[in-house]
Amino acid sequence: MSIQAVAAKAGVSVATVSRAFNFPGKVTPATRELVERVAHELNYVPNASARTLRTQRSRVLGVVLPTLLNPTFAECLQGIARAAVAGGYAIIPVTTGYKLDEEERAVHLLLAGNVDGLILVVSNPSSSAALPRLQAAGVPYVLAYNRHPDHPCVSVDGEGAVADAVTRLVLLGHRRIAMVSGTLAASDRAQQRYRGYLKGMAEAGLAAPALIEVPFVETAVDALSSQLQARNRPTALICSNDLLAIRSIRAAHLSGLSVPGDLSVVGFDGIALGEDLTPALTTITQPNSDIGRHSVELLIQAMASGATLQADASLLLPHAFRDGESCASVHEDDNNAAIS
Amino acid sequence: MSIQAVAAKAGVSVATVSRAFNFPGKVTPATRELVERVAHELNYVPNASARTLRTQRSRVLGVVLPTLLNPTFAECLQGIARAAVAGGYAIIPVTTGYKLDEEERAVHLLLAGNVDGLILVVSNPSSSAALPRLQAAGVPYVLAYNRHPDHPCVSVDGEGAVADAVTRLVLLGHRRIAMVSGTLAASDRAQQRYRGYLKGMAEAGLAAPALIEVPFVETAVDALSSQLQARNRPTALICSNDLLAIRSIRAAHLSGLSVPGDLSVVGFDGIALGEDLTPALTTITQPNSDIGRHSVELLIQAMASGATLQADASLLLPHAFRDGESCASVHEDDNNAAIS
DNA sequence: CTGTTAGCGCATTCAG
DNA sequence: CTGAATGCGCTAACAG
Repeated sequence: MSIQAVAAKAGVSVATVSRAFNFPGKVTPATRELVERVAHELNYVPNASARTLRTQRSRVLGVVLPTLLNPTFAECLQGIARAAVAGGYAIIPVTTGYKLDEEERAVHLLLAGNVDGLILVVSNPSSSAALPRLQAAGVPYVLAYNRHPDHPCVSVDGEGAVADAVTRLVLLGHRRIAMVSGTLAASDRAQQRYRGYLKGMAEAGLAAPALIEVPFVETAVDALSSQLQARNRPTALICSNDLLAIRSIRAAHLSGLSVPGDLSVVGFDGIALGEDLTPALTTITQPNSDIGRHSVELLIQAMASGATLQADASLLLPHAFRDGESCASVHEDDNNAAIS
Repeated sequence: MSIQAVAAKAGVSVATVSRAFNFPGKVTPATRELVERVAHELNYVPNASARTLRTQRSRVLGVVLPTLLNPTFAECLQGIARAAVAGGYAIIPVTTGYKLDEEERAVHLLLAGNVDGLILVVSNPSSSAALPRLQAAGVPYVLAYNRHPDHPCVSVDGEGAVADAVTRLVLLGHRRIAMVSGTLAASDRAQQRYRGYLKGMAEAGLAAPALIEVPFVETAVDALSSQLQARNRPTALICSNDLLAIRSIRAAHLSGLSVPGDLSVVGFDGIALGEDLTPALTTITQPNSDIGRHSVELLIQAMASGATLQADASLLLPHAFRDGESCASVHEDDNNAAIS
């Protein structure tokens, strides 16, 4: 069903049909109604490709993210999807599995697909080969979760958040506080959060034990278990994300430690599921859905004004400490063991 | 950067450039190399819209699903995404929030977007207004998770799976086995699983207590708690999905019941997260990623042969019972209480 | 093996 | 306010 058919049946020109749809005001009410009626009868739907070809705007946004298996990104994508439809845009998501070459491939794919703009969560803005590509192409984009002075970003203050979390644990009496992270090199978020941990520990005058890095998620529980059975095991764990926190809790149980009785665990991300667990996850929450929504809105706004987004458009969204049940005051004897 | 520019710089015709890309064999190796080199230098990328307009094929698949907040569908979408890129397709996902009018809107949107085919998870194939629309449009589609004799579906035998689960619980000594479900009317999966429950109970010669329906997820835990504190409370719960199972476990704890000590809980879906919980979730696993993958492959195959998929192309994928830690033999005294 | 050309469906000048 | 004509970038005949 093309615009031609509608024009013919309505006895007007294609230009009039086009106007009736795109500039209803520029057409006599009578002819507009006529066109609308005929279009409806013929079940006419404007052809998106033709329109895109002609206007050079696809009204499609590309989304590049590491994985959908982490609810954090699923929640974010949901936010993106909602905001996109609300703004009249469709989205094409591509997952990269935290792999740099996949990031590049994804951007290439999306650019070839004629997207008007991109939202991406990259491993590390500094080392991403995809970003220069994007800038060269002149396509507007915004980074979500990442933080970098040279790029437009929508994120939270992960460093400050973790530092605060350390302070809270210290107030609960914890002294041996360890951090658990995925591969540090694979994510600037993990690096920021680790910095926050170090900062918080330094401020409390505590020595920070070595980072517990669990590169491959499959073996995370085993790796953690051995650490938790060590002589001077930590009394509290700060985990770089909620998935790790959940696995840490499991590792604790497998090691015969109860949470929060013997071990306190704090997560990061604020995935919805955390509230339904037992113990309910204590975590630093990010507004995942809002991160997605704001990314879309920033992008749409930039595209409307014809400019590509600059770094100074970056948004820092508020985080929060969600008090759950996986954290408690430290046992007296535990700390004694630490001191002695 | 258009094909014209490449042709000009390479000193050949646009047709040759087009062939060099689409039918490399139909071009002299020398000219092909030349074209490729020039195209690379000019950073040329074929324009997807123009190609789509010309060929009437977008190489884009639409995906309609209820939500990404349930890891089941996130896992499925991940499977869809992988298979799609592997097959040279992009995807446009749209979420419906289990709302029928949103399903219709989504299909409309996607059809207007020129997708070549659709994968959808609808509330109920029988009552969906979106499906007739699709058939009318002649666009190939496949349903995922849904089951219906008149549509091509990729799914598992939810009814049989739940009936088997009941049998297992009975073998563990359970007699008072209840089913927990979301809004039954909102999903044919829930209905199938409930039928399986009734069947399993009947086969065991047990009376099935009324379905515990928790329409609004937010209040699920409260609703469940009250049920679990009733005089003749169930000793085992079969939940229509893993998210409900997780909430049920929380409700049990809030009611002072331990899982699996006082209450056994079985889920449905097999979300990855379930294995990391404590207790690890006992559940009926579906191959979520494979459901997505097969849906894509079926669709691509159908599109290649030019036909729209028929109901007889439906696939029934294998499910499995994943033994976790949320299920145990019933306490003797609990059953006595039931008998007395 | 390569070039010329038409047209996919639409938005947009420019005339009237 | 409306119509005729042009071209967005590409592929598929067809001709050479």
